[in-house]
Amino acid sequence: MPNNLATAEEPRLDLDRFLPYRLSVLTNRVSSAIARHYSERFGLSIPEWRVMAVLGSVSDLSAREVAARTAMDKVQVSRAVASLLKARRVQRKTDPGDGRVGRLSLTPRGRAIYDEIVPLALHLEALLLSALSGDEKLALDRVMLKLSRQVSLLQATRDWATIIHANLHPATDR
Amino acid sequence: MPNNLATAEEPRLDLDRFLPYRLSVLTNRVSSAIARHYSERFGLSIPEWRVMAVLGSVSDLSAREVAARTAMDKVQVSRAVASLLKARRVQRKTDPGDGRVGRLSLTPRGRAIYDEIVPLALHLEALLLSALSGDEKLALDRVMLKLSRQVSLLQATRDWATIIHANLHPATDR
DNA sequence: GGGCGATGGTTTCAGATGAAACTATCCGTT
DNA sequence: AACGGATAGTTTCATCTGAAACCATCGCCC
Repeated sequence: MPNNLATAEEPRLDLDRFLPYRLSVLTNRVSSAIARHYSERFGLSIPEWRVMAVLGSVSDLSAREVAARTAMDKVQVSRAVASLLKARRVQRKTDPGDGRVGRLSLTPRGRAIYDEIVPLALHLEALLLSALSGDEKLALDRVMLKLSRQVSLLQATRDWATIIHANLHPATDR
Repeated sequence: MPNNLATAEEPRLDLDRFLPYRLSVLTNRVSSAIARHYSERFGLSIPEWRVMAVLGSVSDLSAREVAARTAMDKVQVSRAVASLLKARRVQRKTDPGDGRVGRLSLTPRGRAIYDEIVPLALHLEALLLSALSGDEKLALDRVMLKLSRQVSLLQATRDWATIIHANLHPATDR
C-alpha cells in the first residue's frame, strides 16, 4: 500500500510516504530546475513567465483575469507585470470603457521571447514525462484532476481544520 | 493525450495542461491548506513540522542528517531548529565525539505535539486520497517515484539547460 | 450630479528565504 | 603540535513574499 493511511492502525508517519511531503519535494525540484533555466536565459521569474504564458495565448486580459488563469494573487500579478512592463515585454493599455482596468498584451519583444520559450518548456515537460508510459501519463492526468478537485472541495468546506479535529477528538477541543 | 507535448506539432502551450504548472498549483494548495492548519493550532511552520516529523521517528540526528531526510538545506534546518529550541520542542546535545555536531531530539513537550499532529496529518492525507481508487493510489505512487527519479537524472546531467537548448536550436546559441 | 460601497490595482511593511560569508571544530599531514 | 583543507552549523545581507492598507475609478442610489 503506498500511503501511510493504509497501515494506520497505530499511527506512524513516514515522511517519505506522506503525500503532501512527496508532492512538495517533487514540485520544488521540478520548479527550481525550470526556474533556474528561465532565469538564466531570459531573466524571467516564474510569476513573470506565467504571466507571459497566458498573454501568449490570450491577449488583452486584465490583471484580474491573468490572476484567475494563473492561480496567482493580484499582488503577484501586479509585481510581475510591473517588471515585465519595465523590460518592455508586455504593454498595458487602459481599458477604454473602464479606467481602472489595464488591458495587457505581449509586445513584439515579449512575443519573441515567448516563441522561444514555448518549445523549450514543452521539451522540458517531455523530458520529464518520458519516464512514464502512456498509461501512466493518462493516470497522472486523471489523478491530478481528482486531487485538485478534492482540495477545492476540502477548502470550500467551512472550517475544514476544525471539522477534522473534531473527528479525531470527538469530545475535547483542547 | 494529457500533455502538451503529444500534440506539439505546432508548438502551443496551454498552462492548464502543462505538468510543471499543474504540479505547482496543486502542491501549493495542498501545502498552504495544511500549513494554515499546523500554524493555527500549534504555531508550527512547515520546516519546523518537518524537522519534528523526522525527529519523531528517529532521534539523535544531527542537523545535517535532518536536512538529508527532509530535503531541506542546512540553513532552513538551522533556522527551524533554532525556533524549536526556543520553544523547547526539541533539545540539542553536543555530540560527545565531535564538538561541531549537535544531536537533536524531541523534548517531552515536542513529543506531545508530535503525537497529536501525526493522526491529524494522516487524516488530512486520507481525506485527500479518498478521492482516488485503490488503483489510482498505486498509480500515483508509482508515477511520483518515476518522476522523482527522472528529475534527479535530469539534474545530474551536466549542464542540462544547455543540452536541451542545443537540441532545440542545433546550430545557433544566441 | 454628489455621495457611497464595491472593484481593479498598487504600495507598504514586516516576516520568510537563499546565497554567500563566517565561525568553530575536526582530521590528515608534516 | 601546528598548518591547511574539509565539515557542521550560524549569521548576514539582499531579495522575495503575503497581508493589509491604500488609491483611483466605477456603478448605483438618492
